[in-house]
Amino acid sequence: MIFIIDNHIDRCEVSCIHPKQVEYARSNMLDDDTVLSLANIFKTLGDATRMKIIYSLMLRELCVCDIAAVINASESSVSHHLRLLRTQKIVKFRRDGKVLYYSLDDDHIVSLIKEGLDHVNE
Amino acid sequence: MIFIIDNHIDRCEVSCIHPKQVEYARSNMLDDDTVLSLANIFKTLGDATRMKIIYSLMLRELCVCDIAAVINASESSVSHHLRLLRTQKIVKFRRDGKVLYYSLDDDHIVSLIKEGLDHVNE
DNA sequence: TAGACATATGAACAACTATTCATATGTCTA
DNA sequence: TAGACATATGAATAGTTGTTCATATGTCTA
Repeated sequence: MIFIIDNHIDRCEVSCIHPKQVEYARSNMLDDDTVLSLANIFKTLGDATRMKIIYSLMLRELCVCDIAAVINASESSVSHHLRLLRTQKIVKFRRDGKVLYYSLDDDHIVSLIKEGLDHVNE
Repeated sequence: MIFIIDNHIDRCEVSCIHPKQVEYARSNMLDDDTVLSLANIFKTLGDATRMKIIYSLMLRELCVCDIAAVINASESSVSHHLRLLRTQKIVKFRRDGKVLYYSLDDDHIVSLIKEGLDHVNE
Protein backbone atom coordinates (compact mmCIF):
# COMPACT_ATOMS: atom_id res chain seq x y z
CA MET A 1 0.00 0.00 0.00
CA ILE A 2 1.24 3.49 -0.85
CA PHE A 3 0.59 6.56 1.22
CA ILE A 4 0.90 9.85 -0.53
CA ILE A 5 1.48 12.58 1.94
CA ASP A 6 1.00 16.10 0.66
CA ASN A 7 1.82 18.53 3.39
CA HIS A 8 1.05 21.44 1.13
CA ILE A 9 -2.67 20.78 1.41
CA ASP A 10 -3.43 23.06 4.28
CA ARG A 11 -0.67 25.55 3.87
CA CYS A 12 -1.40 28.93 2.41
CA GLU A 13 0.93 30.23 -0.29
CA VAL A 14 3.00 32.05 2.25
CA SER A 15 3.31 30.15 5.47
CA CYS A 16 2.09 32.03 8.49
CA ILE A 17 1.58 31.31 12.12
CA HIS A 18 -1.59 33.21 12.92
CA PRO A 19 -3.96 33.12 9.94
CA LYS A 20 -6.68 35.06 11.78
CA GLN A 21 -4.38 37.96 12.58
CA VAL A 22 -2.94 37.90 9.11
CA GLU A 23 -6.46 38.16 7.70
CA TYR A 24 -7.24 41.01 10.08
CA ALA A 25 -4.13 42.98 9.18
CA ARG A 26 -4.74 42.30 5.50
CA SER A 27 -8.24 43.69 5.67
CA ASN A 28 -6.81 46.94 6.99
CA MET A 29 -3.97 47.14 4.46
CA LEU A 30 -3.81 50.00 1.98
CA ASP A 31 -4.16 49.09 -1.68
CA ASP A 32 -0.97 48.97 -3.72
CA ASP A 33 -1.52 52.26 -5.53
CA THR A 34 -1.99 54.12 -2.29
CA VAL A 35 1.09 52.56 -0.75
CA LEU A 36 3.10 53.49 -3.81
CA SER A 37 1.92 57.09 -3.85
CA LEU A 38 2.50 57.39 -0.14
CA ALA A 39 5.99 55.93 -0.29
CA ASN A 40 6.71 58.18 -3.24
CA ILE A 41 6.03 61.38 -1.36
CA PHE A 42 8.33 60.27 1.41
CA LYS A 43 10.97 59.17 -1.05
CA THR A 44 10.94 62.62 -2.57
CA LEU A 45 11.50 64.17 0.84
CA GLY A 46 14.10 61.54 1.66
CA ASP A 47 17.01 63.22 -0.08
CA ALA A 48 19.08 65.85 1.70
CA THR A 49 19.55 68.02 -1.37
CA ARG A 50 15.84 68.09 -2.13
CA MET A 51 15.06 68.74 1.50
CA LYS A 52 17.38 71.75 1.41
CA ILE A 53 15.84 73.02 -1.80
CA ILE A 54 12.35 72.84 -0.36
CA TYR A 55 13.48 74.40 2.87
CA SER A 56 15.26 77.24 1.09
CA LEU A 57 11.92 78.14 -0.48
CA MET A 58 10.11 78.36 2.85
CA LEU A 59 10.59 82.12 3.19
CA ARG A 60 10.17 83.29 -0.39
CA GLU A 61 10.56 82.37 -4.03
CA LEU A 62 14.10 82.03 -5.36
CA CYS A 63 15.68 81.64 -8.77
CA VAL A 64 17.64 78.50 -9.64
CA CYS A 65 21.12 79.86 -9.17
CA ASP A 66 20.18 81.47 -5.87
CA ILE A 67 18.89 78.13 -4.63
CA ALA A 68 22.17 76.57 -5.74
CA ALA A 69 24.08 79.24 -3.83
CA VAL A 70 21.97 78.82 -0.71
CA ILE A 71 22.40 75.08 -0.48
CA ASN A 72 25.87 74.91 -2.00
CA ALA A 73 25.07 72.63 -4.91
CA SER A 74 25.61 72.83 -8.66
CA GLU A 75 22.92 74.53 -10.69
CA SER A 76 22.55 71.43 -12.80
CA SER A 77 21.90 69.24 -9.82
CA VAL A 78 19.39 71.74 -8.47
CA SER A 79 17.69 71.92 -11.82
CA HIS A 80 17.31 68.14 -12.00
CA HIS A 81 15.80 68.06 -8.54
CA LEU A 82 13.49 70.95 -9.33
CA ARG A 83 12.14 69.02 -12.29
CA LEU A 84 11.24 66.14 -10.00
CA LEU A 85 9.63 68.49 -7.50
CA ARG A 86 7.75 70.16 -10.34
CA THR A 87 6.29 66.91 -11.67
CA GLN A 88 5.15 66.11 -8.14
CA LYS A 89 3.54 69.52 -7.87
CA ILE A 90 5.62 70.37 -4.82
CA VAL A 91 7.05 73.50 -6.42
CA LYS A 92 5.87 75.83 -9.15
CA PHE A 93 7.68 78.54 -11.06
CA ARG A 94 7.14 81.81 -12.83
CA ARG A 95 9.37 83.28 -15.48
CA ASP A 96 10.73 86.80 -15.39
CA GLY A 97 12.83 87.26 -18.50
CA LYS A 98 15.67 84.79 -18.42
CA VAL A 99 15.15 84.02 -14.78
CA LEU A 100 12.83 81.35 -13.38
CA TYR A 101 11.56 81.91 -9.87
CA TYR A 102 10.58 78.77 -8.01
CA SER A 103 8.26 78.65 -5.03
CA LEU A 104 6.46 76.07 -2.93
CA ASP A 105 3.13 74.84 -4.25
CA ASP A 106 1.99 72.31 -1.65
CA ASP A 107 1.00 73.11 1.92
CA HIS A 108 0.76 69.44 2.87
CA ILE A 109 4.44 69.01 2.15
CA VAL A 110 5.33 71.93 4.36
CA SER A 111 3.35 70.52 7.27
CA LEU A 112 4.89 67.08 6.69
CA ILE A 113 8.31 68.62 6.99
CA LYS A 114 7.33 70.51 10.12
CA GLU A 115 5.97 67.32 11.62
CA GLY A 116 9.20 65.59 10.68
CA LEU A 117 11.18 68.33 12.38
CA ASP A 118 9.22 67.86 15.60
CA HIS A 119 10.33 64.27 15.46
CA VAL A 120 13.98 65.10 14.87
CA ASN A 121 13.97 67.62 17.71
CA GLU A 122 12.17 65.02 19.85
CA MET B 1 52.64 97.56 -19.29
CA ILE B 2 50.89 94.48 -18.12
CA PHE B 3 47.31 94.36 -16.92
CA ILE B 4 46.36 91.46 -14.76
CA ILE B 5 42.67 90.98 -14.79
CA ASP B 6 41.25 88.75 -12.11
CA ASN B 7 37.55 88.45 -12.58
CA HIS B 8 37.27 86.19 -9.59
CA ILE B 9 37.81 89.10 -7.24
CA ASP B 10 34.23 90.03 -6.57
CA ARG B 11 32.54 86.76 -7.26
CA CYS B 12 31.36 84.61 -4.41
CA GLU B 13 32.28 80.95 -4.54
CA VAL B 14 28.99 80.07 -6.13
CA SER B 15 27.70 82.71 -8.49
CA CYS B 16 24.28 84.03 -7.59
CA ILE B 17 21.95 86.70 -8.81
CA HIS B 18 20.43 88.05 -5.61
CA PRO B 19 23.01 87.98 -2.80
CA LYS B 20 20.65 89.55 -0.29
CA GLN B 21 18.00 86.91 -0.77
CA VAL B 22 20.59 84.18 -0.74
CA GLU B 23 21.86 85.49 2.57
CA TYR B 24 18.32 85.64 3.91
CA ALA B 25 17.49 82.09 2.88
CA ARG B 26 20.81 80.89 4.21
CA SER B 27 20.15 82.40 7.62
CA ASN B 28 16.96 80.35 7.81
CA MET B 29 18.53 77.09 6.58
CA LEU B 30 18.66 74.04 8.82
CA ASP B 31 22.08 72.82 9.83
CA ASP B 32 23.43 69.82 7.98
CA ASP B 33 22.86 67.32 10.77
CA THR B 34 19.21 68.27 11.06
CA VAL B 35 18.70 68.05 7.31
CA LEU B 36 20.32 64.64 7.28
CA SER B 37 18.20 63.30 10.14
CA LEU B 38 15.09 64.75 8.60
CA ALA B 39 15.78 63.32 5.17
CA ASN B 40 16.61 60.02 6.81
CA ILE B 41 13.21 59.62 8.41
CA PHE B 42 11.53 60.31 5.12
CA LYS B 43 13.87 57.97 3.29
CA THR B 44 12.89 55.20 5.67
CA LEU B 45 9.23 55.81 4.92
CA GLY B 46 9.98 56.12 1.23
CA ASP B 47 10.03 52.43 0.47
CA ALA B 48 6.81 50.59 -0.34
CA THR B 49 7.78 47.41 1.48
CA ARG B 50 8.68 49.26 4.66
CA MET B 51 5.53 51.33 4.39
CA LYS B 52 3.49 48.13 4.22
CA ILE B 53 5.34 46.64 7.17
CA ILE B 54 4.67 49.69 9.30
CA TYR B 55 1.07 49.84 8.17
CA SER B 56 0.51 46.16 8.91
CA LEU B 57 1.49 46.88 12.50
CA MET B 58 -1.06 49.67 12.90
CA LEU B 59 -3.72 47.43 14.43
CA ARG B 60 -1.63 45.09 16.58
CA GLU B 61 1.72 43.42 17.01
CA LEU B 62 2.62 40.68 14.53
CA CYS B 63 5.35 38.09 14.23
CA VAL B 64 7.79 38.18 11.33
CA CYS B 65 6.24 35.48 9.21
CA ASP B 66 2.78 36.94 9.69
CA ILE B 67 4.03 40.30 8.48
CA ALA B 68 5.54 38.54 5.48
CA ALA B 69 2.21 36.87 4.79
CA VAL B 70 0.25 40.10 5.16
CA ILE B 71 2.37 42.08 2.74
CA ASN B 72 3.34 39.20 0.48
CA ALA B 73 7.09 39.43 0.85
CA SER B 74 9.80 36.96 1.79
CA GLU B 75 10.57 36.57 5.47
CA SER B 76 14.19 37.42 4.81
CA SER B 77 13.31 40.69 3.15
CA VAL B 78 10.95 41.56 5.97
CA SER B 79 13.60 40.70 8.52
CA HIS B 80 16.13 42.98 6.84
CA HIS B 81 13.67 45.85 6.81
CA LEU B 82 12.69 45.24 10.41
CA ARG B 83 16.31 45.57 11.41
CA LEU B 84 16.44 49.00 9.81
CA LEU B 85 13.19 50.02 11.48
CA ARG B 86 14.51 48.72 14.79
CA THR B 87 17.72 50.76 14.61
CA GLN B 88 15.61 53.83 13.89
CA LYS B 89 13.41 53.05 16.88
CA ILE B 90 10.33 52.89 14.70
CA VAL B 91 9.47 49.36 15.80
CA LYS B 92 10.24 47.31 18.87
CA PHE B 93 9.84 43.61 19.56
CA ARG B 94 9.23 41.14 22.31
CA ARG B 95 10.14 37.47 22.26
CA ASP B 96 7.74 34.67 23.05
CA GLY B 97 9.64 31.44 22.70
CA LYS B 98 10.83 31.10 19.14
CA VAL B 99 8.55 33.83 17.95
CA LEU B 100 9.38 37.54 17.83
CA TYR B 101 6.44 39.91 17.94
CA TYR B 102 7.06 43.30 16.41
CA SER B 103 5.05 46.42 17.14
CA LEU B 104 5.22 50.15 16.44
CA ASP B 105 7.32 52.21 18.81
CA ASP B 106 7.00 55.76 17.50
CA ASP B 107 3.84 57.83 17.49
CA HIS B 108 5.40 60.58 15.40
CA ILE B 109 5.87 58.15 12.55
CA VAL B 110 2.25 57.12 12.70
CA SER B 111 1.08 60.71 12.48
CA LEU B 112 3.51 61.40 9.67
CA ILE B 113 1.98 58.55 7.72
CA LYS B 114 -1.52 59.77 8.45
CA GLU B 115 -0.57 63.24 7.30
CA GLY B 116 0.93 61.70 4.17
CA LEU B 117 -2.28 59.82 3.54
CA ASP B 118 -4.29 63.03 3.72
CA HIS B 119 -2.05 64.31 1.00
CA VAL B 120 -2.47 61.24 -1.20
CA ASN B 121 -6.23 61.34 -0.80
CA GLU B 122 -6.07 65.08 -1.50
C1' DT C 1 20.36 89.13 -35.35
C1' DA C 2 24.47 87.51 -32.73
C1' DG C 3 26.00 86.69 -28.39
C1' DA C 4 25.39 86.47 -23.50
C1' DC C 5 23.02 84.45 -19.93
C1' DA C 6 19.73 81.46 -17.00
C1' DT C 7 18.12 77.22 -17.05
C1' DA C 8 16.90 72.54 -18.91
C1' DT C 9 18.04 68.23 -20.56
C1' DG C 10 20.45 63.83 -21.81
C1' DA C 11 24.01 60.52 -21.20
C1' DA C 12 27.46 58.41 -18.36
C1' DC C 13 29.09 56.99 -14.17
C1' DA C 14 29.45 56.01 -9.29
C1' DA C 15 27.15 55.12 -5.11
C1' DC C 16 23.46 53.18 -2.82
C1' DT C 17 19.61 49.91 -1.84
C1' DA C 18 16.38 45.97 -1.93
C1' DT C 19 16.04 41.34 -2.70
C1' DT C 20 17.55 36.66 -2.75
C1' DC C 21 20.06 32.70 -1.37
C1' DA C 22 22.82 30.36 1.86
C1' DT C 23 23.94 29.94 6.39
C1' DA C 24 23.93 31.06 11.40
C1' DT C 25 21.63 31.81 15.84
C1' DG C 26 18.59 31.00 19.50
C1' DT C 27 14.63 28.50 21.50
C1' DC C 28 11.60 24.77 22.15
C1' DT C 29 10.33 19.80 22.40
C1' DA C 30 10.67 14.81 21.78
C1' DT D 1 20.64 16.47 23.47
C1' DA D 2 19.24 16.27 18.52
C1' DG D 3 16.24 18.13 15.44
C1' DA D 4 12.69 21.33 14.15
C1' DC D 5 11.45 25.88 13.76
C1' DA D 6 11.40 31.21 13.74
C1' DT D 7 14.26 34.59 12.75
C1' DA D 8 18.76 36.98 11.82
C1' DT D 9 22.62 37.84 9.15
C1' DG D 10 26.12 38.15 5.34
C1' DA D 11 27.36 38.13 0.60
C1' DA D 12 26.08 38.62 -4.12
C1' DT D 13 23.43 40.74 -7.49
C1' DA D 14 20.33 43.68 -10.02
C1' DG D 15 18.00 47.83 -10.14
C1' DT D 16 17.69 52.61 -8.81
C1' DT D 17 19.26 57.25 -7.98
C1' DG D 18 22.21 61.53 -7.63
C1' DT D 19 25.79 64.03 -9.65
C1' DT D 20 28.55 65.69 -13.32
C1' DC D 21 29.70 67.07 -17.85
C1' DA D 22 28.36 68.42 -22.33
C1' DT D 23 24.97 70.38 -24.93
C1' DA D 24 20.40 72.42 -25.97
C1' DT D 25 16.71 75.81 -25.28
C1' DG D 26 14.66 80.13 -24.56
C1' DT D 27 15.05 85.12 -23.56
C1' DC D 28 17.15 89.47 -23.48
C1' DT D 29 20.15 93.21 -25.31
C1' DA D 30 23.70 95.50 -28.06
